[in-house]
Amino acid sequence: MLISAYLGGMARAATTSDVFNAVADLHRRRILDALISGEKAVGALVGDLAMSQPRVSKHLRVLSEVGLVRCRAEGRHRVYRLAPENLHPLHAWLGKYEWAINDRLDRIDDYLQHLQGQGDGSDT
Amino acid sequence: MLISAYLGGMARAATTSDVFNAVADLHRRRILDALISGEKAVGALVGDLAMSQPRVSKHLRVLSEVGLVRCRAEGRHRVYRLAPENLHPLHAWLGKYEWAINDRLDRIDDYLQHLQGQGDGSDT
DNA sequence: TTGACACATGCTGATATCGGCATATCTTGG
DNA sequence: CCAAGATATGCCGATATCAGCATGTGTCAA
Repeated sequence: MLISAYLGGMARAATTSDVFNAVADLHRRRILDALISGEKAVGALVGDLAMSQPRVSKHLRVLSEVGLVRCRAEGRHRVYRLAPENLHPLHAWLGKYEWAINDRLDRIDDYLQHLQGQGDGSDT
Repeated sequence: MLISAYLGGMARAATTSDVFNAVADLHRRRILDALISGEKAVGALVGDLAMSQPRVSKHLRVLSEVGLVRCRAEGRHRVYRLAPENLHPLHAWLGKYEWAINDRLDRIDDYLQHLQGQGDGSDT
């Protein structure tokens, strides 16, 4: 099969078709985080995140193509909002490891509760 | 600072320093998945996943550098096992969206829009 | 209609990523 | 010591990614 010769550097799946890759970028995560508090127009994101407008728009496009955000036109503004249900693949995958994550966290949690019970920590 | 001029196409954080990027690759996820059932030597992974040995080794290196796997030498074999507690950054980030993933976002959204339409100031 | 605003898109260059191949390293056995 | 097995590493080319810049598209106001 000579075809494989053509596929030399096939590399990772297109960022545009994979939630995992979409979320791999810090700036895209920051955009999603900024949308948690509610839908926002592009300009608002540009201001909040201190990124150039084309940059924000392009990241929004990627997020949109994997279905993590949805767009609504309002006048000459474009209001983006989260569509977090499409984080499900990520959530589902991560779920397979949750036992291990929770195992550690439970212990820490236990420990913290223990400390609280001990002697009135009331920090800060 | 002129340094920024050098950083033109800085792009995403080094795959080797970011769990999100480490997990963004399908083949790396497959390796992690293959290790859920228990620790395995490189050769076993090569067989199970039908990937070339150098390929597996390189992915294991990335996973190792972000702390998702740990290595143990056993004779001339190198046995890798999961260290899933380092999935925590991913888990923590995803947790912020869990409410939306688990519940029927559509219904909540409907409800919220309904409230907005009512005119009831429900904030804070 | 003209102009300004808000956003999207296309192009470019620098860098990163990935896989294959060949080879180096380390370990065991004779 | 020498050979073979198991794995890690280095180099390469092809492709993907990202940011900046300039420009296109659609919308409101006068």
